[in-house]
Amino acid sequence: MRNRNEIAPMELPTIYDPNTIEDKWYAYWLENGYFRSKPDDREAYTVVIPPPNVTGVLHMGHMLNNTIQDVLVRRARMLGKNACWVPGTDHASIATEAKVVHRLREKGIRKSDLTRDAFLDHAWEWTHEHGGIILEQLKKLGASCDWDRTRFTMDEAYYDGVIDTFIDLFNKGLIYRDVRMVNWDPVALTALSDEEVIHKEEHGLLYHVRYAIADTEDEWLTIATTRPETIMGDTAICIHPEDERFVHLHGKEACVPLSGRRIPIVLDDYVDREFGTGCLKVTPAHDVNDCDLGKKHGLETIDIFHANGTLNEQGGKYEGMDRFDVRKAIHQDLDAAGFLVKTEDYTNKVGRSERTDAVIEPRLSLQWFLSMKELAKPALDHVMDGTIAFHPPKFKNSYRHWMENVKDWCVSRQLWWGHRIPAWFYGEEEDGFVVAKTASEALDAARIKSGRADMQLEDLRQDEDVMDTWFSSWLWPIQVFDGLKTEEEVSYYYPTADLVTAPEIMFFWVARMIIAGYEYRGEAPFKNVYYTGIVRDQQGRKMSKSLGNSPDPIELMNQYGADGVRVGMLLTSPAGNDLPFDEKLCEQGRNFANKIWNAFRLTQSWEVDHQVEQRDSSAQAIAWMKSRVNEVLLELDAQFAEFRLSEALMGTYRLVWDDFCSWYLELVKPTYGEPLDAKTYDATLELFESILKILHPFMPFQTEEIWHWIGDRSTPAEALCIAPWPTVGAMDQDLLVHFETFKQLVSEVRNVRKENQIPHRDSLVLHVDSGEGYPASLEAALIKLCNLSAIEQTKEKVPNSFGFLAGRSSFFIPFGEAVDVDAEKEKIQKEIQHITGFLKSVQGKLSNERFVGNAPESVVVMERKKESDALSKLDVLNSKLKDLG
RNA sequence: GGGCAUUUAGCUCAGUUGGUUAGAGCGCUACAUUGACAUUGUAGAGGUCACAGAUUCGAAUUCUGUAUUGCCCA
Repeated sequence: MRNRNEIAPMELPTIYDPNTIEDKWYAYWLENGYFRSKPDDREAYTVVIPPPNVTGVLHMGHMLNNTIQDVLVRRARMLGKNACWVPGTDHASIATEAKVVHRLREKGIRKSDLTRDAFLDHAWEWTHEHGGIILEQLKKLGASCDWDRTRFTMDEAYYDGVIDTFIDLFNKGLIYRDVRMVNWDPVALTALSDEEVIHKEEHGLLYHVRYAIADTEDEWLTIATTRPETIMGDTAICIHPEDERFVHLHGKEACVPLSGRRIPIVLDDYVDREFGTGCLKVTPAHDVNDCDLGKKHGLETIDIFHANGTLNEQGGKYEGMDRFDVRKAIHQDLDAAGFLVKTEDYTNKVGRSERTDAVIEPRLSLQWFLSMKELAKPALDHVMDGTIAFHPPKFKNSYRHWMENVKDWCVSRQLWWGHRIPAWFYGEEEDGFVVAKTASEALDAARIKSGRADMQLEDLRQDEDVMDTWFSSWLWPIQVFDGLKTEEEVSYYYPTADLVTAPEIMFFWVARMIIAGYEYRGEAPFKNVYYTGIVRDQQGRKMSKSLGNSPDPIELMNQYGADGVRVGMLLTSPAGNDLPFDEKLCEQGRNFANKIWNAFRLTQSWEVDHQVEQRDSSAQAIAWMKSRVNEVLLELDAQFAEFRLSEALMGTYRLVWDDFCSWYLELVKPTYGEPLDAKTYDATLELFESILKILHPFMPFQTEEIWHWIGDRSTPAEALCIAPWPTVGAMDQDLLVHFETFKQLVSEVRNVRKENQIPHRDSLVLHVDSGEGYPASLEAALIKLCNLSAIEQTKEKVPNSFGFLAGRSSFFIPFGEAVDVDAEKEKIQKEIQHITGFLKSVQGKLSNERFVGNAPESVVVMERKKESDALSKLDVLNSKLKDLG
């Protein structure tokens, strides 16, 4: 693709406009297949995208996450690795089903009116309609994914793999069915995993209710409960065996208020004697702890709820009412009947469904579980021993905590959208089922297991439930390469290199991928996990659709350019820390792009003359800038190795803005109207190209654009996107140090000019009493930037002059006509004050025998040098002060 | 309640094994404008490193305690 000669350089707009440019280059990259990957001899660099929900839309979290992945992938590609970034989407069982149900309801259709197949047709329709929007949006961001590899967790091959995995784990005895207390979502009508429940403190009441002791005239005990609506399900009262207050109740029975049903009083040291009244009502069907107590004491279990949270026939007169209405009604009834002792305000943790926000109801139900203890072991060990590195490493702690206390995973969900559990029931008995891939295989197995050779397909009934979404996504790094079935690609791309994700899904997803990785590949699914922060608004709130506090990423990119937004996102996102998002950051990114654009415009405005000799100052500037680029390249290697992307970008930002634009270009820039020598011009473009390469992973669009302006790069092989990363060349350390002194000098001269209103066009003479470290090699540069007519060496102070110190050298600029002596004196006095303070602290150390005796010699030598430097500086300043009168 | 983190400039963050009077970006203030860029330039102000102890010749850095904010688990 060509840019050159389309317009004359000076007709380039002064303001960089990313909009048309970005689309153009993305199309070009796709057209030339730069993002495609096939196994070859090169080292693979693989990243699998955390698959977004198939019907989701791009939010700021995706922007951050995918920007980071793209930076890593693009850099790896330029470093000559076979970069492969696999995109795709997740079917997001519960979230998608909820949306489909919602849409059907709007059309007046209830899920319960549809057959499973009809419902799934609707779900697929919805998926095809909205699916992949988010992937299109990622293209606008510049994501360099291999789109030919796009996967969906419900693709046929993927689906198959998930089913096979279930069967395999079942056959290994790791998947089992059990009645357990699960987190029941009465709105979505499904069980949820612990991770899908959000616990929050909520205000409520603690009800003190009295129960009559059976067979007594007027004896009572009082319990405290937050859930009076469950009293119809009470099957015991529990007290602490050593609680002296209740010894007289041992062996007695109590009567449930309102119903009068008799229940035993049991003893268990589980009871916290300090809490409430010290008496506990036991409702085994509706509380996890009570369930355990019930099992232990052989109590009856009375389930009083329907699946939707209304009371069933066990609820007596409350049958059919919603649980929260019952709470109110029972409150009144207990009060009216004299059972309510009192209520008090109480704050406790209430669990709500992540998806529907419904209050979770603990519920006994028959579910499928995956036994985790053994599976988790290698996954724990290999994170702890660093085989898989977490960035930042602090997350290892919570990972370990979770993995050491891992509970069995409830993998079934009472939904239709997802991978249907491959279990077929043939009888009423508890183990009257088989697990098999197809109905006919199931039939064969069932005939054998049941001994009923005449069993027919019609006698089989497949489990209605599907698997937890994470039971498919835990296979992602393997199954995107069809790795459960064929070694062809997975052996090349797996283990993947880096995973970029949010700490929120460390347990949902990361831990389980590691488990699956060791179970099915015998090795880790990735080498590094980079945990991004959570994008928050300026008030520190998490960005969410419901709060409406999230900017629209597409709008942002239209406004600031994708490059600008990428830079904005990365500027303040140290790994693992939250990112308080501020649009100003994108503005800063846009301004940066504009700066780069104008630096380029400047180079294009120069008239190049091959006859002109190169100035010394230009040669000096080029040598220095080359060293700086190399220095930054080294820093970048270290920063990328530690995933310190924010710092990497900031280092690059300063290299470009400060070093290249403010110092280098100012130094080589010819006087207005004069031509530039060819040597300097060529070197400048060469430096510019290195800079473009370094910038490319962060700002792919603009760098590609300028890359094509700089040279005629019309063949596909010449795109910046696949250009080799610059190699680190030699660094002149002395020059780098000298240049810092040089900068200070320039600053000082500028100050003298400013404070005395000496315009830049009036040239000055600078007198130097040079000491160690004086940057003599940069004199030409100094003359140019400060507009000096000469630099003169001197060995004594120059009378009637402004003076300043830099390094171990003194400098003097003779007064012109108008001079503000007082201001000059004040300035010198301020400096004397500063140095005196410094000297005092140094001398304090040196006069301390214990310091001199104990500190390492190099430190003491350093302090002595500081002392002598400070003393000589003071000398100079004091005598100058004297001169000024 | 238990565990893990956090606390450094107005904001967001760096600060490697203890060793220059603690740095950056943004913001702020002042000044500048025909010649790349006002989406700019130059300069400046701004910090008892949460607090209290301890260790050390020396602590933002190590230890103890307190407070703070956040996350995870119960």
